[in-house]
Amino acid sequence: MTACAQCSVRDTAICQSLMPAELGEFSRMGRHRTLERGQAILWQGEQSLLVGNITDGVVKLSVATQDGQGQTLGVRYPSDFIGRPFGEITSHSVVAMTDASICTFPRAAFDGFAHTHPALEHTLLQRTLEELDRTQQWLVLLARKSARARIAAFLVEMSQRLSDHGSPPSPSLRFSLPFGRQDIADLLGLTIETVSRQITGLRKAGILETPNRRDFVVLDPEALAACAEEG
Amino acid sequence: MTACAQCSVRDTAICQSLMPAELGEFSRMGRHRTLERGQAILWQGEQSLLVGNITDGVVKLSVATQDGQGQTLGVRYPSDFIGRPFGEITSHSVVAMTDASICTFPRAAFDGFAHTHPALEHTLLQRTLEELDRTQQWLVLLARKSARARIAAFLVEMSQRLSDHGSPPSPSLRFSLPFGRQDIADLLGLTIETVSRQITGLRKAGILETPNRRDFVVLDPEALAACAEEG
DNA sequence: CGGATCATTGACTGGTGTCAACTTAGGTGG
DNA sequence: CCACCTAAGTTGACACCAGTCAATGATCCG
Repeated sequence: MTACAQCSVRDTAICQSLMPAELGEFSRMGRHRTLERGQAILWQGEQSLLVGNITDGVVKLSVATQDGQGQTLGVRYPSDFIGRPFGEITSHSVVAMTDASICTFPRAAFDGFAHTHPALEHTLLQRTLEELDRTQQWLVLLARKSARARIAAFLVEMSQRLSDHGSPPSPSLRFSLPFGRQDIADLLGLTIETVSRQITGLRKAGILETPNRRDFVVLDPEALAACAEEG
Repeated sequence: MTACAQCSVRDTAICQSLMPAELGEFSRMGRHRTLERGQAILWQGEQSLLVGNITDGVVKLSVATQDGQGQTLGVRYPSDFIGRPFGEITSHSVVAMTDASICTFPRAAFDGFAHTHPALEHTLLQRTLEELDRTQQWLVLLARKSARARIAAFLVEMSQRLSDHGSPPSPSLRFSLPFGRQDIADLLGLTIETVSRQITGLRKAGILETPNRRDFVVLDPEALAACAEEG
């Protein structure tokens, strides 16, 4: 069936906690799905029908507020877990930011399997605790920091995750974002205009360069980190 | 030893998942502590040495930012779990907002016990997932809502949790907050002056009354809820 | 009664949102 | 290959909300 043995996230997703024998049963519940950029797989407020592991691509967790604006709660990458086990409804949507593939499981079946496999539940608990920590940090950023600091913190995180690792202690970091200005605005709780102005400000301060829409080159990582810390 | 049988949160804290026989072993690891208002039991950035259940009082989870301001991540009540199991450090402080008592366990011992008691881990996972949901909702509030909406949402939540339940479908709700204006400001990511002005605004709009510093009477719950939704 | 703490109010500033115009990049079709 | 078209991003002018600093008022406690 599903070729877990060859899965790119076999040893990093929560499946890592399963023995080969258990993995067979587990994988028979699962199904691979591919998503195109912009496509959703879970919808805010709807029944929590499935959960899954990201095997490729980048997805965002987002909520829509009454006034039409969107807020992104976080971004998830390969080997991350998505969905809401042990609960009836999903509090946020899951939308692909790039073409993506996800190994999905019916939620009820997953719940049952997890209940009888403590090691899997333990790994899931660990993940959930880490996600809570990250969400709390993000909350502080959004509650207290200026637009400049938010952009800087975002770029620092992205540079760490996405930069070319050719020469690790490189003084300048280049990376290509998988999303546009509106996505950044939704993530940081800002408007697209403010995002644009802050990026321009950082460029004029000589801290970074933007050769094109998607690419960023951090010229002065220290100064960028300093921006992320203040106000 | 510890009289779990008479514990006020025996059936609502995570201990609910333990059989009486297991409870004996569990309770021998634990120790009751009392905290005075303002006293901390866990410190941001320090080693995660203990976890526990709140048995009485109200505590806040807070982080200090570089600029000296505090941000409260959330408020926890009796039967809630506090601390960071399965992790080396605590990302936030836990401070008593009223005199409080907490049933504490050494973190390492708790981790070991949980590992061998799947039902306990399952309950803990459920709690953590719920806490994540709440934190995400709170994040949206802080990222997108106006000061007025934040205050209103806060008061709605407090009124639901603390109001006199003498006559449930009562048109006006009265409750007494266990904390001052600065606490509210830290929780909502605002300044104390803004909190004060918004409360005054709601009072002048006839939505609530403030007979004294701590007490609130919601005269128009619908209007308050409407404020919480907009902008 | 006096002092300390907490809360409220006012005047002013500044950062971010809003609305609108303009520019750039990228893609399509002639 | 170029012209055009569209979507995305940038920039500007302005308004407004919330922060800051400062003064005043209320409450609690000795």
